Amino acid sequence: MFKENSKAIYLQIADRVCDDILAGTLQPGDKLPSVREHAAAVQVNPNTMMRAYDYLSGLEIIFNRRGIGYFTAGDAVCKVRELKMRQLFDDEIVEVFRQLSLLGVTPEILKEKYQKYLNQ
Amino acid sequence: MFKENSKAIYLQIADRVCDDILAGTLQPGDKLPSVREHAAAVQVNPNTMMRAYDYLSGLEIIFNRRGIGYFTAGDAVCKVRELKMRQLFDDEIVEVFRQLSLLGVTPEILKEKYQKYLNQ
Amino acid sequence: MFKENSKAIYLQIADRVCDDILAGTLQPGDKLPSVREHAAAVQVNPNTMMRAYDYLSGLEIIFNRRGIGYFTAGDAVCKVRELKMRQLFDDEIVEVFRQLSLLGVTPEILKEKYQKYLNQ
Amino acid sequence: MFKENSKAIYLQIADRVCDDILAGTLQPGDKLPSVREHAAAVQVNPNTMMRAYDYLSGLEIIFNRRGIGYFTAGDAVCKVRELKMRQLFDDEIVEVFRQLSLLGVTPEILKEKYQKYLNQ
DNA sequence: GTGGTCTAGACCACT
DNA sequence: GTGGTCTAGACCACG
Repeated sequence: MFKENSKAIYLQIADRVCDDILAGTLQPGDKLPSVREHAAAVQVNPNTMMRAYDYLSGLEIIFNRRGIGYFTAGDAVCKVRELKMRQLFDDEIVEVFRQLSLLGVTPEILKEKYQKYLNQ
Repeated sequence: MFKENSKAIYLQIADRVCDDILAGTLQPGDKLPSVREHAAAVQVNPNTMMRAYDYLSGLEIIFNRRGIGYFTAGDAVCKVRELKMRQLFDDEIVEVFRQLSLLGVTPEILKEKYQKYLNQ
Repeated sequence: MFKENSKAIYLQIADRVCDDILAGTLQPGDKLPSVREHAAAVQVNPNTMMRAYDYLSGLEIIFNRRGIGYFTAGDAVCKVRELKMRQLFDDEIVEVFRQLSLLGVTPEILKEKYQKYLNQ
Repeated sequence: MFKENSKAIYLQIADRVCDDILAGTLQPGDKLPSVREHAAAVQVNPNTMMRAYDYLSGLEIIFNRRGIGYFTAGDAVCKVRELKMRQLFDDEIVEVFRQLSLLGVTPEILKEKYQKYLNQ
């Protein structure tokens, strides 16, 4: 279910939740699956799932109602976009650009590659 | 000198050496700075530098002559290009494309961003 | 209506009832709203309201007449004052004083802050 | 060593570290005891200590150097003051003021109580 | 040696 | 039922 050697599992889970929020599968105000339920569903330890939820609520993307569960925040889409944008353009993509330029890839080629990706 | 929170330091160092090879700063056959010297220069633990050299040796981008030092391999440029290309287009860039698409970034915008990067 | 992240909701409710008793809104002998009614009014689970009443009964600040409802005790004002005084000066305020002193807040400033609070 | 029934242990530990920073016992740039060492010293599970450190580094009061340890941030004093001030005056002290006013405590009395606390 | 992640299982308070 | 905390012990990557 999860890549073993890359990012931490709890971060992969958090990423997925974010993706669901961006995709609209998870609307603002929606209740997330309970920690235990979700943990069982993706076959991880409840502690690990808890950590993912904890991480997201630290970012104010989801919030908690005592004894009831976790819910996605009203401005979750905003928060997620902002966060991802920052991650992408401040960190990851710069590194990718650097390598592309060293390899002599032109903007035109990159555009085509991305175009092709979108079409599949 | 190095980002503490992203990739492992020894990998960041290895990346730079590769960059120097691609850029021609480091020609095939050139001797690399000694582990200790290089470690001191970029202020990391000699063990860490050793690990970077070790990693590059494993990829046969550099090689070791006992008691003399490390040298860049004859086909280093080739090896590095091949390696980077594989890394980029098989792994990293796919993930980047996925996220860009979720965020609604168009090929046109991506091209511009890359263009801008190249110009600075 | 209630802060989700600080004290337990049932304790927050209990606190308010006490406040009403001190303020005279709730006179000794008065009947409290029924659990269900009160729960609906402040939008909490009836179980939670029950727990608040239960907690106050345990402190003998209110009492229960089976089948009729909950009533504020004759010496409720006394009990509440005593309880709050003990809580405040034995526990909470000492901790607050400790932190204030670490932050370098002077008695004069504290007095002013409290003065300002009273005036609003 | 720690109060069982009040705040979570990891938060109590975090609070202490903050106190040490305010008191100057822990200077900006100082290395904190290693997770394991500190955990053993105060007799908690290393995971619990880890959580305390994690919490503090989330607040950017301490930071981590890979493979070396945790260090107090350069502006830690600032951060801590700001944080504590917010906690105190936005949350805790308002509640205390509310109760004091209900009990009829005057600013003068409060000032004296605090004065007395400082003198001991 | 350092931190970081994960599992397993227990216990608690709250709704 | 919900989340939250804690312990114990294991394993890994990094310096």
